[in-house]
Amino acid sequence: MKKNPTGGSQATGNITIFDVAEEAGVSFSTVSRVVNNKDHVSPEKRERVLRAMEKLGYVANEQARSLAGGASRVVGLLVDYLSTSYMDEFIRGVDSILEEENYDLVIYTTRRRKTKESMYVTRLTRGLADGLLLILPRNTAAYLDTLHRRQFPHVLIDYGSDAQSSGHDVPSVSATNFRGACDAVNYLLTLGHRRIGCITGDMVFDSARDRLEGYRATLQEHGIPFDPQLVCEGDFLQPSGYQSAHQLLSLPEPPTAIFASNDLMAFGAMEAARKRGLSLPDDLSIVGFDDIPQAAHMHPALTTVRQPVEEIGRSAARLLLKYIAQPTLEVEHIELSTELILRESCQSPRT
Amino acid sequence: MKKNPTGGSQATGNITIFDVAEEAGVSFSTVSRVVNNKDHVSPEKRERVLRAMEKLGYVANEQARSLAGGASRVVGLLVDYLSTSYMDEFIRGVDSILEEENYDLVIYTTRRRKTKESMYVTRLTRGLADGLLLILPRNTAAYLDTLHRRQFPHVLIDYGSDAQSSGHDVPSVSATNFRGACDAVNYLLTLGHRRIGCITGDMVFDSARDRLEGYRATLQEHGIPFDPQLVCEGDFLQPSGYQSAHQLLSLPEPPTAIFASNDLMAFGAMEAARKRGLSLPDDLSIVGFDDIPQAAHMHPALTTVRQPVEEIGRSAARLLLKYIAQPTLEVEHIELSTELILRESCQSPRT
DNA sequence: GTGAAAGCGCTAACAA
DNA sequence: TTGTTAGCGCTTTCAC
Repeated sequence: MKKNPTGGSQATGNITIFDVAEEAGVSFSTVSRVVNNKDHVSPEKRERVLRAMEKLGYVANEQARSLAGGASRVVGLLVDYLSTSYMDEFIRGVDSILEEENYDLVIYTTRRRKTKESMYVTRLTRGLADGLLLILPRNTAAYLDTLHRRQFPHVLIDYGSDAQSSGHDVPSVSATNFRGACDAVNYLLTLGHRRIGCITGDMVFDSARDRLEGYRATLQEHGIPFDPQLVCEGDFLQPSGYQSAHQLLSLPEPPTAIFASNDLMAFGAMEAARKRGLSLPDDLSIVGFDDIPQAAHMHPALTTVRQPVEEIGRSAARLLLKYIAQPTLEVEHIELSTELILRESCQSPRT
Repeated sequence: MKKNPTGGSQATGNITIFDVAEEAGVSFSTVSRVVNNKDHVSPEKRERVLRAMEKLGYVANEQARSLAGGASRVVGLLVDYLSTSYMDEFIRGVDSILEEENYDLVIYTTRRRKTKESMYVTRLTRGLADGLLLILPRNTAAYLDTLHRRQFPHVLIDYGSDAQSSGHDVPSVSATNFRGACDAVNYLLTLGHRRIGCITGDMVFDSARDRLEGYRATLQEHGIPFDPQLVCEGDFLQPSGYQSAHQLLSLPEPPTAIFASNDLMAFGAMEAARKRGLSLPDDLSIVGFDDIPQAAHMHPALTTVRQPVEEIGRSAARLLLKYIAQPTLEVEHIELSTELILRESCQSPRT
């Protein structure tokens, strides 16, 4: 029953606190205290332990640590798939906060096991991570419940109006998708456009729904009747923007402007317009959403609604850390402001 | 000293093998056997255990599992930062193989702790993962040694000629960067270009060095003297392509074609050319490297050297799995062929 | 075929 | 301030 009777290194070749303890001539608990920066260690012994750690090249085994009840100081990020700029920027934001607090980020891509997400979450909550960031989640019903029952700290990103439908309120942070869409459409309206097409994102996402709602609401507000023909459902990827734009431009009475639910689809729309011999922005105005780096480099440069993605990452990380420190904190929803970035892809319609 | 005297669930609220054992009326060892699909369990008991697991919703604690000596069935991916398409495509490849073999992928971004990479690696090797994929690694000297000493399975990606400099031979997979660059420059030469500029990547990467070498070697082979003025060092990002192109085009005798070490920089070069009032490809031919999705959507569509990124991911994963199964296997280097994709951004020079 | 015992490396009471 | 004692949940001998 005595653990590590001979000193752990014998067994596996790994340096353990026992090895350090022996080297420093103290008990392993003292080493543990030093490693965890706890009080009640004399400066002299602390120094000796530190020196021994250095000499032996000791590195803590995080598995054992968290098994034993200590925190793992790891935050999990569950993401469907690592699309391009959005994720990179988001992760940069998360990272910056975690680094300050000395946490690590472990990213899990769930692209594949759509159906097993729930089991996945359970596994993560059983030791690996102290908290979970869920970005653009899909079949949430099952695992949201697990998370809730376990009181496991978690924050959803870009999960808006739907959050309540799971039965309990869930912490979340997102951009003002509705407001952003309103701004975009309003701008087009101001320019004089009256027939405005809309290419939506994949409607399983709240962000897609909210943006469509913003489009619809703004038209209504200005007394423009809603025309379902003017709305095409895309999936946030460039090809769907291309196809949708073709469809819209083939209408007997085509739109003079298009609001795309994200920049990628806006690029697709630009491509389609050009293919049809239209010149931009003279023949067609286009507004995107996101403001990915490419947007500024297009010709014409894309007018778009900027999401503060990095800040979303920072906020989400901060919020999660708060819950990790105090799991019973009340549920909070954070909405960060979007901003309309005016560039060159819009213009008043030809008369 | 008796572990879990009351059954684990009492303590933490988690379902353990003890709970399952109690429910099924067997010993916890039997449960362990069933969980790990081992022999020496009667069909009848196996059935009972399975049923109990189902009923209780048992999920294994991976931490404990790997602590106790079992494999973690996790592969770590150490990446500097999650750039855009390259990483996404690469990860897709890795994922597809790992899924087949029932492994999980944990991604660690090291963007921040450049200097602490070594410590990072050590931590990962201490339990979290069974093997490590290192992509575009930088200050490898320190941790490559650790990996080697521990006989910890690992594979480097996009790590070419330099691999030997660390003292020991390291398993790696990469694209034929040298050959790819040769193809690109050869094509330009065939078109009739004689003054060809080169925008290199960040020279800490072997891929950047190899591509430059390909450029240089091909010119030499065709008896064209190497002109250092024609080479600008970039960093694989779009702005550096923009600036480098400006620099090249400001030369008293500017190039008629540019070979950019990746597509992003090629985009920057296109932007710069347009800014200077040049028309593409009439006034300037441009070749990229990578063939990221955007490349086909540019105007003009970018001629570029395609890297089989997803296949690189698959190969790397396969190789790593081989080493995990048999750590003493001899070191292998895999090189996957690039392919020149002809599109619209090149043309014979004006006479 | 099955169960009991030991221990992976660590944290967290509890004594001293 | 320090060391001792229990486990965290699991895999693995080793008996029976």
